[in-house]
Amino acid sequence: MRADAERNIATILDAAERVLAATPDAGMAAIARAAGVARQTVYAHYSSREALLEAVAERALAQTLAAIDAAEPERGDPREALDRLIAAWWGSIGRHARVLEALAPAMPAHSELRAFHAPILGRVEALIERGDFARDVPPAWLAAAFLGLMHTAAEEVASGRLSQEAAGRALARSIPRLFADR
Amino acid sequence: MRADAERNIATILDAAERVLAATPDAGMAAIARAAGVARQTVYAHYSSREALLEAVAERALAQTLAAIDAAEPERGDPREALDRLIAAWWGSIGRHARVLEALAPAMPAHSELRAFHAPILGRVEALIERGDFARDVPPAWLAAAFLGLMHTAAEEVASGRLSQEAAGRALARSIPRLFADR
DNA sequence: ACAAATTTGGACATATCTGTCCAACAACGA
DNA sequence: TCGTTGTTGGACAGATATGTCCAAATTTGT
Repeated sequence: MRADAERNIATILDAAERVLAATPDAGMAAIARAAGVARQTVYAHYSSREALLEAVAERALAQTLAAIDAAEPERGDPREALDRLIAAWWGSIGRHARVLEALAPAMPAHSELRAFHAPILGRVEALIERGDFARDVPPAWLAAAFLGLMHTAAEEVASGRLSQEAAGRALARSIPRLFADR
Repeated sequence: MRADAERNIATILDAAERVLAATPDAGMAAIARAAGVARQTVYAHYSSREALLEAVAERALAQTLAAIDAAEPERGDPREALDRLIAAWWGSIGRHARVLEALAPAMPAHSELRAFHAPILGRVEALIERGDFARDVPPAWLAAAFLGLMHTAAEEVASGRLSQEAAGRALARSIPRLFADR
């Protein structure tokens, strides 16, 4: 593979992630334009729109899981680990995870990546079960609520109703409260 | 207006709400099929797809606001009012509110209904400010988080990961906790 | 029962998106 | 430098969605 091609693949995936997060039903032309390459170049690397979506989702999922693991949620006091996870998510994970939320409904039914959230939820759920967080609700619910609040916060920032810092502070206070035992 | 036509309009709006909530980019043909009428009948009442979306959104918004007001969030103890609002939302409001979430990104930029959430958030925010809920985060954030958790719960039920009842219980416990003062 | 309103099926022009082919061109690597 | 690899623009067929027109059939209200 020529260096040229490899560079373009990365550029295309970056552009696709950016464009699709904002407009999930964007076409190949829009993605190619955002990447600064010809539409045919995209087809040269991904034989169909579906294949491109799959690649984007796969990469975003891998990056998200890597960033979660880098926060080491299985180490130390669960409450501190939770704070670490929140900070890491808000700092870097969310950027990759957003396209997954946007792509999930549009993914073809037979894709193995339909279950994006499963591995991500699994990581969060493991932390919840390790700590003694709210036990009068299912851990799976707490994990889903965690993701949901991250998504809500990202939307608030995107729409300008909250600043990046204010949203981070709000999350750092609200999530532990949501997880509180009583 | 003939009784016939009025009936069809209601049928079309119902079908559109149902279909669009599941598939926001569904076409006129799919909506007409779901309503059991010909595609031209839809065009007879709504001159364009955009006009139909507007009508669906407007009706859903009105129904949502009416249901919120029926729960009388401004009456009695704020904590009990919050419980009432949660129950009302989960019981009936969510069904109408879901299409708004789905339609918001697809609405044309110049639509007055782009700001769906504003009046809904306003009602919730008023309750938050009336009660002595968590004051170390902005009331607007709490209101957004309220909506976000409702959305998350609805998704959990839709995907079969949680039963309707379990989700209702989880909400009734988690939201007051999220709103807790300390 | 009858006139008016409404729905229906068919057909049509228009636009957009996908996926493909091809020939010319540019960039890489040895 | 030179052959190979990759990119580009143009063009094309097929599919799909929108919006429109029309004449025939049906339903409604009186």
